[in-house]
Amino acid sequence: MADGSSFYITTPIFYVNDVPHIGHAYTEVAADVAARWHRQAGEDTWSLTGTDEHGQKILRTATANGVTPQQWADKLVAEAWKPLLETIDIANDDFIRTTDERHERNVQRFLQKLYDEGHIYTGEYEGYYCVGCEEYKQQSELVDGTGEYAGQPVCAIHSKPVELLHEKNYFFRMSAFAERLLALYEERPDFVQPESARNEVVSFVRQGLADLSISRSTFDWGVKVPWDETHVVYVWFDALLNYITAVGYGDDEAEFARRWPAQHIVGKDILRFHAVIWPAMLMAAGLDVPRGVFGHGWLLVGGEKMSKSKLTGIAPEQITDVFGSDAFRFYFMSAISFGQDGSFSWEDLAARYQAELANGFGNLASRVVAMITRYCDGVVPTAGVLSPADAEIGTIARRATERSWDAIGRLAIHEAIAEVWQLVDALNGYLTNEEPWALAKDPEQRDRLEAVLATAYRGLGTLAVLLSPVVPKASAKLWTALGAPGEVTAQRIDRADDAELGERVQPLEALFPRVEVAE
RNA sequence: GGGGCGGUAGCUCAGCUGGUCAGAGCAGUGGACUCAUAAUCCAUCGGUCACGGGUUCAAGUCCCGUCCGCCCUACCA
Repeated sequence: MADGSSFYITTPIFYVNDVPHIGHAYTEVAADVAARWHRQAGEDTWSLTGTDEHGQKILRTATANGVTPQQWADKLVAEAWKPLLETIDIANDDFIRTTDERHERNVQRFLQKLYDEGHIYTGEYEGYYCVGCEEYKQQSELVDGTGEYAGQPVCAIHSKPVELLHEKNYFFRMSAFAERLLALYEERPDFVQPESARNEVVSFVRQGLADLSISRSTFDWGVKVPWDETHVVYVWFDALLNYITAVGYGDDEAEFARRWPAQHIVGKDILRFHAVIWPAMLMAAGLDVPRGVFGHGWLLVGGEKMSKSKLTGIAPEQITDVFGSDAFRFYFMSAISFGQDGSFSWEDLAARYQAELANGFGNLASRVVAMITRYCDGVVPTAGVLSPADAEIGTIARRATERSWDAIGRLAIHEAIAEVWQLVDALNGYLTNEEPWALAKDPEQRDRLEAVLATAYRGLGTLAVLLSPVVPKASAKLWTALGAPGEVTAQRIDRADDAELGERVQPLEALFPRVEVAE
């Protein structure tokens, strides 16, 4: 229901040391499409993204590059991450950095509260430490040594023995929240989506939860633990808090109340942090848990998870340089069932661009505008008497409007687009059946011609509004060509079939020009 | 070892609580049309629904087992 209610959606914050690839862009686009859609439905929408800048790895790389970690993070944010948002046309409302003062100060506030209320205790962390990696290793990261190290565990990366170290740490009593978490998953079956992700989380928590070490004293690039400045906050604990520090937690209670709780969009690799640790942290602090956590799938290239190490990592610009940001957004949102893994290939991308955007939608816009220009001197005709076929288009437009909005409510983005495409296909078929070019040859059929073009025009207007969250650039161009008033992004998407349109069409350049694919 | 998710037309995938469920899109083939970005529209070819059992009047759809892929988790030591 679009009633001005609050909708707050987040992406994970990027770890600045990573190199942006289409996986990051995929998450961003998904959250952005949902945000734009809700915004256009009149909801009080807020979309947040940002960067995660603390931790030993960043400290190390910065040092290796001869700069301070802050300088290093500044550089990456400016040169890699903010540009990524431009590349894929993200309309975020805020961008938080974990080095922002508003964040660090309130991370400390949050932590102090948990400490004061007994959710944190001093303990001793014992673990295998690899000097080469400068970090603790999990059992799964260790292998049995061979040769001179036979019989002892060695680091899988360095093949050198690891040391069993003890370190004083502060621990969060996460174990105390297992029952409440299970009750949460039970009461709100859609708290973790999709179903498969929920199953994983539930079975994980059922096995019991261990307390979480939330501080480190072996390096200092992080938020200082307020009562013990020799420790910095564990990066994940720090990072998760961005979702509330960005909307006023600790500083502006009114703003916080207005925005929180959020819908989180995350890759399934970090689902557990968001669906287990994060709600437990919030429960401890007496705050509402998130509205939901949606774990989307991997992008597969050649059947394997895309990754840099396998040389399957693809930079978003490689795609947008050729096809544009709209095509990038459309492709990943429509071709992949949101929540499931999806295969990416250049062939598939090129084929869908051609078939769906260029031939389906772009060409439809082109032919309608051209006919109104040619047969009506650019003046948008009005429909007098509607034939059953005209009425059917109206019905389909209404259905597409309703069903796509419903699908967005479930974060079934691919489904929403498919619903909208029903209208694209219906309009193409409608024109073929009604043959306005034939009607135009017979003055007796003038009324009929105008009714057909008016119907098609209205359909296009509906499409411009409905597709605005997905292909904002093309929708804006189309809106202008339709001579419609204002910005297309200002049109209510939940009433797209009833949008106020224009009186004269303008020339329309190809929305999705054919792309010559050279390999 | 435990657990999760997949294995459906050449390709990418839909198929919720069992009964037109054997589907869509693309590709292929044939035809129609010309307003349009040689585009659109119609028709059509195509599958032992991984494999083997079982439950049922009825099973891609439930149960058991096997094989394959991916993922999470734990390691008996």
